[in-house]
Amino acid sequence: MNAINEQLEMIQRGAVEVIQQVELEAKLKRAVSEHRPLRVKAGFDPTAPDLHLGHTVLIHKLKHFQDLGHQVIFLIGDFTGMIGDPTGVSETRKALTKEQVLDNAKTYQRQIFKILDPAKTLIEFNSRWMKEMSAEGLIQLAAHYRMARMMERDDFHKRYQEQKPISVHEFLYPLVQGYDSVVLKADVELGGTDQKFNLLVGRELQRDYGQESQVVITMPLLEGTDGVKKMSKSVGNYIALEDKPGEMFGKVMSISDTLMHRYYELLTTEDLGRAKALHPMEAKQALAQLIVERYHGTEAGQQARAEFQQKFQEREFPENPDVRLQLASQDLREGQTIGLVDLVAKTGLIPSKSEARRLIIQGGVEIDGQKQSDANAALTLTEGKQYRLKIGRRKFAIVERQSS
RNA sequence: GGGCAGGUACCCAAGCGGCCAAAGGGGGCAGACUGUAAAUCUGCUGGCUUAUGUCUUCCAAGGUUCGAAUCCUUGCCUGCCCA
Repeated sequence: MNAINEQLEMIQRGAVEVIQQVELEAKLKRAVSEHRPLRVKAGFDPTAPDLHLGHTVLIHKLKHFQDLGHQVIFLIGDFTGMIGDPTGVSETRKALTKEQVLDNAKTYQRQIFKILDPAKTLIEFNSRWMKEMSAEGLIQLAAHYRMARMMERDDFHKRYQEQKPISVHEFLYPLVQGYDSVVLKADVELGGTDQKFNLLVGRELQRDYGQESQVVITMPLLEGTDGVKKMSKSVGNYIALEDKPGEMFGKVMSISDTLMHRYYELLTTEDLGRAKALHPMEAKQALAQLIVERYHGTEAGQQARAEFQQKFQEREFPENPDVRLQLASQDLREGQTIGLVDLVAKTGLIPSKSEARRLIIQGGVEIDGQKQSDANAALTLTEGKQYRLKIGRRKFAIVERQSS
């Protein structure tokens, strides 16, 4: 294990808050002297097996601890998942089956081990102890916390003020999360800044159960592609780790320059000054490539970049369009023509014909580089010839009329 | 248990018998501008054979009416006040 100061430096990099700093130092010192690695816990919700870049801020921090020789515990909150973290809009989640949870867990493993070392990662499920707990046990647990403290939580407080519903079971979420720390004897718990309350409950519960309190480290929430809201699946501003290379690259490229620097800061180990010195577009492409490479490999990263340049920078038709459409003669009116609207709709890249019509009228459709703005146009397609259809900014299809 | 206020399109929110596929904002999409950006400006934003046509929408089920998102009844859901 490294010297205390080196360890501290790495642990604090990017962190918003460390509660309490002195406790962390003491724990680290003891870890070194007793050769007992710290138990570092971070919890994840099993309902969202699609990890996105936002989650990786935390996973990277776990990785730091792992590299420093500590024991990382990746906790899957399959029990708490039934409750749903009350953060944000409340909606009752339906309970997942055991199979679904295990399935999601597998997805997690596939994804996190692109960052973490599987051999050094302990994966836990909080249902392991929670499903054994009796109603009596739950009552006892609930007795460890007070209502007034609970209502200090920003989210509850706000919803209460706004006369929005708060269900009783939502109070169980922080309690159970805290209890997880008790069971796991966590030395450190990581979480996003929005988790601060829950993390602190863990400290108090541990103390109540006669344990030493965990150190809480909060990490910033990564803004989503819109640059404003935190990255999340429900808002749709996320970049998933399993997005296709091209899609992933494109999403990174569509973020603002300001956000780009934020991503550099939180998602890479690159030197920030150097990134800022580059031309913004150059820097952005480098970032996009870096990220794609991490999750899809070097080759995919380079290819994504090349394709991107072809598609958007040089505005050429891509080698691999989204759709290749073969038209048989029964798709044609009187075996000869096809309405432009029908053609666009047939690609399936557009939700409805009305949408296709709108796009055409707005000048969002091109065939072989020619803008098509007549929504009532009927086209005559030559047999065997390939037509390159561009729909909107980023949808491409190749259309061919089969020879009969 | 009693009283009150609500439930409108992806989200927020107006409408309170016909002029309502339903104002406004957000989001999304497209066009212009660019560095495929962002910001800005403009347009679009239920479906369908695109028609000054038609079908399905305003929590749910019934009802009143020539006609209902709008009125009535019941139910479900949410918040507040009183007990």
